[in-house]
Amino acid sequence: MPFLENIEYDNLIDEFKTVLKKNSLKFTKQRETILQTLYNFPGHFLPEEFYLLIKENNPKSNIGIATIYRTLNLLEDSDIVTTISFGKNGKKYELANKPHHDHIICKNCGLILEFEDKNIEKRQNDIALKNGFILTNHIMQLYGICPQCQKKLNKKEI
Amino acid sequence: MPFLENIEYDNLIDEFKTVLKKNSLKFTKQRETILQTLYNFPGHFLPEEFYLLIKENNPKSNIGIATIYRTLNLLEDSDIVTTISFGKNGKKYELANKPHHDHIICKNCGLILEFEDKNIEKRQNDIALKNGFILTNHIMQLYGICPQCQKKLNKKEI
DNA sequence: CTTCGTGCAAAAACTTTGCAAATTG
DNA sequence: CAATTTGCAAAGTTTTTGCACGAAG
Repeated sequence: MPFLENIEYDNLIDEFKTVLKKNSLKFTKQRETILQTLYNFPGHFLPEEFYLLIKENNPKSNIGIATIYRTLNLLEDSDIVTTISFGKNGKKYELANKPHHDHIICKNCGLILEFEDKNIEKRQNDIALKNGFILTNHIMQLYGICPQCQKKLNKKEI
Repeated sequence: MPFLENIEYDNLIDEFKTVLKKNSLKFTKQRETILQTLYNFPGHFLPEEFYLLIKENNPKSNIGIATIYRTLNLLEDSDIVTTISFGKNGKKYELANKPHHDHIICKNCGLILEFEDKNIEKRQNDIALKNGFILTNHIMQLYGICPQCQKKLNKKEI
């Protein structure tokens, strides 16, 4: 598929190729498709969901679920992808290289929203400074019940 | 087993009994053992690890892995236990009821400091509200380099 | 052309479920 | 006693692996 120029995406591919080269691994059609999907569909997906997403969007590619698992693991090990997991759901994968954001996660259905808050980030920096740390990054996840599930759960209790 | 008085533990048991009563469930030997283990071994454990831990510490109790899974799920649903999953590992369980704190972690030496910041907590609540979530808890970890390691690393670079 | 990757199917690992017997309230 | 729970084994799920063929460097 022809795409417009996209430096961000090209950088991502370059990053991946560098990792591959460093480990004498090969840049295959499947690995490219997976990275492309990761890039084109921002969000958090289970391996199975990637599998279906890729089948749907690349009908020709006869990709196997095993390849999805192998590639996601590779991408996770290389820090190109990060994972998050909560409640009943398994581990969900997302591109690591996105502008920084934190997560709000529904404990009931696993819905994940993203947010960013400069105020908190500044405060975190202050706390780190006060403790003499040089901060490099952070993880912040808020857990709760999303609006939809609040409704559902209320109904059940009647 | 006779234990010293332990209000904290008793409260935990009471909390559990309340949940059980509310749902017409029963307080069994196995459920007690699991809660006791959760209390006596602070840390994050996989279901399998609980199973082994309990077998080791309660040789008489012939507890089944299915009961571990069933009870952990129950405890998670009741918010007595929370789960988290780091990297390769699956979901790990820990007691939720510990006094809340967040962490600053040194990426170099692993030093962990704890902190608490009302300001950030309030802000987190606001963010959750804005998204319609009812917040139950959160995880916040700041990663960086601690003062000691900063010195060490500077020397190395000379 | 050598090495690595892939899909497939089988295996392993992990989690849930059905059931008869045991335990709890 | 009635209702729930348990351990066990079987059934589901999810993830990994072995292998022969195909693709990449």
